[in-house]
Amino acid sequence: MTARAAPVKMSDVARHAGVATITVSRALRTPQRVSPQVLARVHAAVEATGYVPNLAAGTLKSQRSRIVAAIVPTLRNSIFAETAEGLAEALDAHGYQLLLANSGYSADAEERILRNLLGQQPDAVVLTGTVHTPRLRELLSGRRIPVVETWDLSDQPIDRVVGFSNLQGSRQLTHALAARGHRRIVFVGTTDNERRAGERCAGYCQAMHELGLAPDVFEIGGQPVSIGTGARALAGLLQRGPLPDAACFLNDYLAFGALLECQRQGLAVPGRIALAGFGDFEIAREASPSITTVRVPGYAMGQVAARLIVERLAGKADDAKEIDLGFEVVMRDSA
Amino acid sequence: MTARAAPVKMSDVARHAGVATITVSRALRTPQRVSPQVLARVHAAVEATGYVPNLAAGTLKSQRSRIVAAIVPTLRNSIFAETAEGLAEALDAHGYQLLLANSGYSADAEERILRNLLGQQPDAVVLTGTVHTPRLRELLSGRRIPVVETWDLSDQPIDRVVGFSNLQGSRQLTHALAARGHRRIVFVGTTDNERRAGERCAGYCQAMHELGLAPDVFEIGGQPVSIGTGARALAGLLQRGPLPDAACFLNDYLAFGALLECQRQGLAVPGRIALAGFGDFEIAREASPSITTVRVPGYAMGQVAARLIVERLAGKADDAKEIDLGFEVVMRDSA
DNA sequence: GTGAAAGCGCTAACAT
DNA sequence: ATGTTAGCGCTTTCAC
Repeated sequence: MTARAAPVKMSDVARHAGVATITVSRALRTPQRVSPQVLARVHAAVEATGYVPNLAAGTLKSQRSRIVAAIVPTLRNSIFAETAEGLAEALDAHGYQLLLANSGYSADAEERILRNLLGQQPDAVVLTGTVHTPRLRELLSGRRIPVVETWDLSDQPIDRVVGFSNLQGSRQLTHALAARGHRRIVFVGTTDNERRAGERCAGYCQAMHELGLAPDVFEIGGQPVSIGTGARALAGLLQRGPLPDAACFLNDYLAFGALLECQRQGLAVPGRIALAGFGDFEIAREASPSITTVRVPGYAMGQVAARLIVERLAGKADDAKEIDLGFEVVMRDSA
Repeated sequence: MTARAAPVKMSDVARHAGVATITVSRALRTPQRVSPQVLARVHAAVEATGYVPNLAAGTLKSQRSRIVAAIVPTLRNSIFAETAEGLAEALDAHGYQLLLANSGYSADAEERILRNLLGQQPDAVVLTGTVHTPRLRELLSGRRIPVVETWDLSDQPIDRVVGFSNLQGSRQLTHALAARGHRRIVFVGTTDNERRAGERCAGYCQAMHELGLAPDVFEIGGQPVSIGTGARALAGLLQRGPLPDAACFLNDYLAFGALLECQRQGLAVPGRIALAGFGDFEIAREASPSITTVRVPGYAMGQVAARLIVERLAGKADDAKEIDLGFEVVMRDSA
């Protein structure tokens, strides 16, 4: 019951329960292989001593850590946080621990961080996106552990992919805007630092070509993908020249910021300009007018990645290299 | 250069470099204690073999993991994510790895999760809030590792606290609203599941007493603290009876939702009703009208907690039990 | 169902 | 500056 100064180890628990160390180990890991009486004694001893297993020792011997390492670009963007929570919850339910790190959108940082994470002997790895350094692939291929890439699809996955097509999402959204009669459609975002951003821009461009319309990309450059940047982008569009019929934004924060700026400037949405975002964040649903967007499976990608990992670590076969969780174009009032 | 199927261990690197295993260990941990030539040979061998240290082994022997465990209520709320990133970045800069878990706002879950985390032998622990189960305190006090509680202040910290006073923040905000002439001020939130929510409500109530005004708390119950809930709360206030002069919301999402609902209903803000939030999320700054709120040191708490931990693990003295990072009442257009 | 012995891959302590 | 030895706390393997 009382906490102790010197760390309690398994042999202390064993002595307390009057059994061998290995029996404590079994009582904790595989209780069905221990008689009920002994099991009870061991549990009582664990309670009494306040024992917490030293997983470093177990990992060292068993070569299994029950840790899954994941790298996300940032935690600040709530959409990756959803994937992380989906992962964490599903892994926790199966006794796995999520070791989470963020790369700040840099492939080099990702490699460095993965190197550190691998030192913890994770049983599996989850990455965001499908663009990585060549050495990262080597690092992982030598380990023979399950790897799941998320948030995109890929022809050449490292191992498994759970995601959706950013390109198709943006493409279908653009077609949907055109179907509502918009012709001069601008894409507002950046092709710079991030692959998924580039995919969305490419999907837009592809749709414009298919429609026989001229693509028009408005760069936000290195600015954060935030509400404020969206507002400034709309102001920039106004300054640039005649306002397009519609604007597709890299994500819902930008679109919402643009919506606010339109309202401040007295521009009717969608009358004067139609707006669309990407991601289906809460704000897109709640804004007035509500914002047309593309719903992406943030939480589900985490859950499914976790399920894939748990099943493979349990030895179950699994032939699907790629799981496409899809997206949904959500037409709302802003377009 | 090439990755290997069988895991490379330190002795493999040593053989490759023609030195003893311990020399590789030193080259990696304390390069200044190794001659430049040997250092170069070891680095070359590490490169050539693709060696990644097994930290489980190092942790077991050295009793130091270079892991810091942290528990936040949720990652979905971007404000805790900021604290987590502040922690992660500052710890990473000093070679520590953040092991992050979320408790879902439950003290019992927090205890269970901490138990798991402690198994990884963290060198320090960071908790959110100052309300925990008694067993959690026991669990930690037996370990003699630095513990930092965040997001609140406390008379009886487990070890160290880095935070601010939620109660004072809400109290001062309420006084500021009163100073603008508002008398019938309602607090919208919940006292249910979360301590910080209760503190904010208490601060409001205390201010109202000091002002000789009657407190009026509108409960949102178990609903999520979201934009949509804020909108529904405002609708609820309207149904309930005559609208108050001003409303303090538990956080900025609620306040923003209420603002949207006011706009939909044609209620002037702050003319018909003044609104205030808590947290200073981006949306409070960007909304039209911008939202009066209380700015809290989310990222800084993470940074400072990390600094405290790194310094103590480096053996530096540190007498401040409690670091109050303060808050700032930000008066904007909504009140 | 339970136990004894061995050893996972590192690093602390003690040489040299 | 470099090496030798021992052992961290578990779990695997092999007994009984």
